[in-house]
Amino acid sequence: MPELPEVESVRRQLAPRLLGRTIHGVDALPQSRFTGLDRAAGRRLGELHRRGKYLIATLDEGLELVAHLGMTGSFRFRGEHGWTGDPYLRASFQLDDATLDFRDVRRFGRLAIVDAGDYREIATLARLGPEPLSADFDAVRFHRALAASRMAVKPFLLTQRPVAGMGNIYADEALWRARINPRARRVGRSRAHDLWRAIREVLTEAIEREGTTFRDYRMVNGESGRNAGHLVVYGQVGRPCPRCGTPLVKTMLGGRGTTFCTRCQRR
DNA sequence: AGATCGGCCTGGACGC
DNA sequence: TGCGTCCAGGCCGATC
Repeated sequence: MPELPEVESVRRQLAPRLLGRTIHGVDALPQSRFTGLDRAAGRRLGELHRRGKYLIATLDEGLELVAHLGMTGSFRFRGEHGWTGDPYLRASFQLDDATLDFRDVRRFGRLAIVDAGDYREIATLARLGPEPLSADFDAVRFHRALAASRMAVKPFLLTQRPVAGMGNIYADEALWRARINPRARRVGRSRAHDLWRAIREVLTEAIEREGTTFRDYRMVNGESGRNAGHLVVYGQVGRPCPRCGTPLVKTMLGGRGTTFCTRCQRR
């Protein structure tokens, strides 16, 4: 599922293909998660940035194209790397030298043209926490954020407020690495610092492997990420914990499947 | 205001 | 075989 490392991998391949191109037109299925796309025609693309799991392309005339891949969204260039289109094609951008297709099986993806920096219609982006791999992500402030919340730590991470870009996979991986129970509502300073470090490590390693592919996630060149074989807890229920050998268990937490070690990650 | 929960969406795995 | 049920899960809006 596209979380921060997957979105970053997409950004790196997409950015040089968008820079300086003009969007001559957009064909999009009518769906509520696509907004303002008619404003894209004639706009020239600048740099492509990432905030958490959001891709943000600068456009001229003070506009931005915001894209979220949701669960199954992917960008591909028509006719490249064997991609010709399929029933899950939801939107297409005509550029100077190529057609950029947005494919999305489950339709959780989102595309929007907004006034630059005005994210009021994208609530999660408007309230997004600091970038985990930037200096803005500060261990002391992270601990304060955890202490101020009454939520269990894992669902709180998934709100994107204490830190940007965590999804179900890397939240489970980081909590295991920091030995924190996903249901913990109180996380001490030392453990919060461990989690701060674990988040940065887990995401950095996954970016180096260009993300985790189970089925749908693909980079712009159609290739899979190489991180799936390195996951320690996610999808590993029943396997022995690599640290202590206790079989990993899976429970529901905040409506999400959650895998952890009952011994290493005691409450 | 913060926390919680169901809905969105589809394909695939699984059980009978 | 075929049908029904459940699960995957990021985000959003309604509700507590």
